[in-house]
Amino acid sequence: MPNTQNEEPGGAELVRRAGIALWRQIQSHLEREISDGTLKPGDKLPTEQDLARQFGVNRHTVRQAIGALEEAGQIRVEQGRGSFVREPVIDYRLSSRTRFSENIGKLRRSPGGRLLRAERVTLEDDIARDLALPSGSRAILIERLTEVDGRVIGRALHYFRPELTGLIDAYRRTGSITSSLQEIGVGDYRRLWTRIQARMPTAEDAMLLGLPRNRPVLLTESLNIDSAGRPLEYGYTKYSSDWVNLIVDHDYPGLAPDSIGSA
Amino acid sequence: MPNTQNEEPGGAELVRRAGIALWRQIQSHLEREISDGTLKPGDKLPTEQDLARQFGVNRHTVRQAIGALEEAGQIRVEQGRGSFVREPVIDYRLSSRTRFSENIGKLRRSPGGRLLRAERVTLEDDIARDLALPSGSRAILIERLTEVDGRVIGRALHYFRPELTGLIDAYRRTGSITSSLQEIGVGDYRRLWTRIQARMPTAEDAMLLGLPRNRPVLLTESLNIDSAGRPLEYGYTKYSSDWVNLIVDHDYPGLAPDSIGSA
DNA sequence: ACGTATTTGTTCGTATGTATC
DNA sequence: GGATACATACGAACAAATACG
Repeated sequence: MPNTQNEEPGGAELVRRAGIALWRQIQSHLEREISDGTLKPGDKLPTEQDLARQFGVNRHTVRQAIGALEEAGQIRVEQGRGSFVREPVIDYRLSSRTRFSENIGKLRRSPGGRLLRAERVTLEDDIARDLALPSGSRAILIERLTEVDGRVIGRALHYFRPELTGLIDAYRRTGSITSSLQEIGVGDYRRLWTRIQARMPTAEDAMLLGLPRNRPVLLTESLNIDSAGRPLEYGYTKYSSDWVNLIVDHDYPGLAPDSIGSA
Repeated sequence: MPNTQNEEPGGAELVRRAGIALWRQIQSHLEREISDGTLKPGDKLPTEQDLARQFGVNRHTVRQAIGALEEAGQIRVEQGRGSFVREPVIDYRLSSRTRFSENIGKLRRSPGGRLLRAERVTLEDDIARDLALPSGSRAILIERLTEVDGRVIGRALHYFRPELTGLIDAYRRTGSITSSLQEIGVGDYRRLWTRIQARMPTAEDAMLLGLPRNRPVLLTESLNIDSAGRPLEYGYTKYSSDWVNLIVDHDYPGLAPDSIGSA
């Protein structure tokens, strides 16, 4: 029986009974549309039903292709809304020199942040321990949203040693943690360690980050110390997994630090 | 079984109209039971209904406490099963000297792995690029589950340069990647970078990792290079977020701060 | 606050071609 | 050849999240 189906508008022909599975052909087709700019970052793909109609296949077949594209990180699928071409993600580099917001600047994007809270709080025990403070100590808490290009990508809680008076005022004035620390005499510091987990967002996280509730967040905890090696800040940040990759460039403690180029 | 308690057996009294919210008191009570060993790692907490009865409060109040404990990482909640005290997680350290399985050994646990696949495959373009191979190249793929104490904590795909003949045979014999590389003459290598994302598991991931479908995984991509600086292996690993924390101990590059990029 | 339409997610079932033992 | 497993493809129905009036 001749398969008499009408041609699709875009000219997307599938070859049946070739060596290549239909869903792979659909995947390749969409990949090409993404790479050649027919579908631009942020664009919504046609609905699964539309694609199924367009290619003359079952929705399951389309879903297989969609799933492969999502797994490959090329698109992002949101239940009830649709599938979207993924925007370039922020590569957030972690190193001993990681600064609070300046990291983003190198990527020639506009960093920013919205202050949610700035107050003194009583520490939980494990945070106090990390900061080398006695149990029940108080500390300065700054909570803020990290934004890039106007999009919220993270929610950060910064716990500072309580003796850093003036920090809150300076932060309200400058909007930058690094500058504020400089103002009150902490010119240098470095990050000692970072711990990374994957979590589901709380309802509050999802709201603040503008995130569907079924998408995970990257949770980082970190400790910054001052030039004397004294704990300065404990940080607790949740990054939207849609917009942020964490990158570790491993320093080479061995011989030649340059290395890479060879034949 | 009598089960005739109006008062709770442990003597857990809530103080109403004190300054402290009821759910915080419940949270503290459970925290104490966890820290003093009444509830041990892996233990199942009483059902929310039981707790509500025990404390004489509404189930919503209990849920607030449960939520806070989960947020703090002390318990793990599984829909339809119950809440459990979290077991100690694996701290997986990332550094230039990170080895394929030996990382775990330091924690005095029994590492292990189950081989899923070992074969030659055609590379996708971006992986080929990372390995500095031409598009469409083939490579050696080893896929395995990483186990600690008999529990699967991760699913890893290792893509090796195609000229490493004998690697698969050596791996089947030794069950260790580091040993296998040594056998075929690759004595030294180091990790150049690691990229970290949070993802939801595919159905296959969830099955292999023994993970509820609604818990995220940590996805790491990494590149290992040999002593000559040539790309050796590209790794793609998904870790169960229930059992693994990634830790970065930031090396201190001493003075010369950003010296890496000197060409 | 509620119902409706849209869209993705899940589960059941059926059938077929291919590779393997 | 036969038995079996597996990936592919199609169909129907319902569940769940979202958007909108």
